[in-house]
Order: sequence, then structure tokens, then C-alpha cells
Amino acid sequence: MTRWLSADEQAVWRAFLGANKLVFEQLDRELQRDAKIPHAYYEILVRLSEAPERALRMSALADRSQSSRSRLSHAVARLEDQGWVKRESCAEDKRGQIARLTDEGFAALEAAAPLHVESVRRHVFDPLTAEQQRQLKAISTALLAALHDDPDGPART
Amino acid sequence: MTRWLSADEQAVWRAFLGANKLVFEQLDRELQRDAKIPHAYYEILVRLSEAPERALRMSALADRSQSSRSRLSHAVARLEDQGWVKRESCAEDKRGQIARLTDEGFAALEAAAPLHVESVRRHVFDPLTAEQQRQLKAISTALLAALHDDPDGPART
DNA sequence: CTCGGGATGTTGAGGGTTCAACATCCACAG
DNA sequence: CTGTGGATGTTGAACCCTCAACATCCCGAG
Repeated sequence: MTRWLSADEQAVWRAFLGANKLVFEQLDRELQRDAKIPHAYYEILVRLSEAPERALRMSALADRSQSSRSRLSHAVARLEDQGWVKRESCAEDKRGQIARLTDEGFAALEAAAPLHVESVRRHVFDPLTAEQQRQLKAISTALLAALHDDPDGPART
Repeated sequence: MTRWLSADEQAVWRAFLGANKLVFEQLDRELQRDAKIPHAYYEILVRLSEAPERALRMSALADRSQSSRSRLSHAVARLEDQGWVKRESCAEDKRGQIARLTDEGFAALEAAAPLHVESVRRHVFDPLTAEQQRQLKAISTALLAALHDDPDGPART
């Protein structure tokens, strides 16, 4: 009954698995070394910096940074201790909380960004041809679309 | 000085980032649900099951399962508590430890494998064309090769 | 108006990973 | 032989994430 993987498929899967694990571990390690934060936190700072007023509702921030609400709560608490983010209560919705990037947070992001971009270039873009970069985008988009249609899709709770 | 990402590159990068995070989180979640173990532990069991005698030196197992020695130590300790792996001291090298898959561990792997393969098919292979699968392998291989050449390469300590 | 279901965000426990420090042991130069 | 540098594994602390439970609040049906 089980649709086992063929030898070719195994090879694809193991290459994909290995590359992903190692690439993202490497990026995370360099970011931790250069900016003292994990990649998930960097992502949060980026999304905040792109928002108007550098502020977002927690739930909107969770969606844009592909983070669970729980993870975001913990992360923002830590970033707040660090002085990089401030939490404010929301006027229109008493349940809401608004996360706002502080000047210190923005400065930290500006310091970290060049180093991180260099990491991404070295480990992702430089090794690939322009054609492969296009293929990678198409593949990623297809995977995301499939996941989105899945009945048991990505939990957003 | 910084080689910032172009708009196109940004799009590639964010798609890749998002797809990866969500796909692997989904696979991990389903494996946790179906087999009660994280994917890293599943990987360890697989590598052990493929080895002669279903046993491997810790360091060889660490390499094959793309795991740091520290992580492997913790993981094997936990798998040993669970009765799925046994540790034996190595005859030729008194520093060495050999991890051996128990019958219970093999049975657990046999039970988990079909469900996990189905996950992988649904979330990775089914959404991609045969052509894209070939491309994905080439891309992954290129990323791995670049990482391997890197002076600051994947830490294996 | 009000009540119940859904949404928002937080919390704490449990578990996994990383990092640095460490103990032990091999191997080889001298 | 004998040091000594490198390898092998382990450990504990710190940190991050997940999951389930929870408190709070919005909103629409009746």
C-alpha cells in the first residue's frame, strides 16, 4: 500500500534534506555569532521595520514572520527585555497588543543586515546559476501552494 | 559595499525561506504526531537501520545523520531510555561508543516509516513535476558543495 | 441585551539544541 | 618510551520552541 520512494527519489530527498539542514544551520550560526540573535528573531525585526510606524499587531506580525503566536509571544518578550521592541496595548481592540520596533532595535537590525545578507549570498545565491534561482523560486512557490491547500495545513494557532 | 539583494532575489529568498520553514515544520509535526519522535531522531534510527549489524560508532552516526556530536549524545541518551537504542563500548578504541538499534527500535521505525513517507510525498514530491525534482536535486547538491568548500564550513564538533 | 462561540495573546511545562568545558584516550614525533 | 596535540563522547547551563491550558475580549444570533 505504501508508496515508497524510488532510488532516484531517495537521492532527491536526501540531498534536499541535507542541504537544507546544513544551509540553515550555517546561516543561523553566523547570525548568532554576528548579531547575537537567532534567525527567527531577525525575521521579526525585519517585518517590524517594514511596517508603517514600525509597529504591528501581534497576530499580523505572527503571520508575516511565519511564526506561531506562542513563539512570537516568547520572542517579543525576550526582545523587549533586550530593549529592541516595545509592547503597547491596542486602542480599538482591548485584546490586541502592538509590537513596536525601538530605535535601538532598528539600529541593531541595521548593524546585522549587511552581515546576514553576505551570509545569504555566500551560502545560497553565489552557488546557484540565475536559472537555478528561478527554478528554486518556482519550486518553493509550488511547495507553499500545496501546503496551503492541505486540509491539515500549517497550524497558525 | 554591501551586495544587497535585488527585488527579484528578495522574492526568491523569501519564497525559499517560507517554503522551507513551513514544509519542515509540517513534516516534523506529523512525525511527532504519528511516531512521537522529532525528525532528527527518526533520521538517527534510519541511519542505524541501514548500517551493518544495525550498529555504528557515535562519530560515524553523527556524520551520516548530519548531527553534531553533542546533539547525538543527548539524542541517543533519550533513545536509550526509550529502549530503542543500546550503547556498547568499542573494543578497538576505548574512547569509542557504539550505538546499536534494538529490535524494539527497529519495530518502531518500521511502524513510523510508511506514515512519514506519505508525509514526504504529500508535501514535497506530489507538488513538484519530475523536472522540478531533478532541478531540486541539482540545486541541493550545489548548495552542499559550496558549503563544503567554505572555510567556515559546517562545524562538525 | 445577552449569551456563547471564536479570536487574541500569554503562560508554564516539557523537551530539543547549542555552546563551552571537560575527561578520556589514541597516535606520533622526538 | 614519553609527551603532547588531536579525536572522541559526554555533560550542564542557557536558550528556543511546542503544546495545551487559560484569561480576556469581540461579535453576532436570538
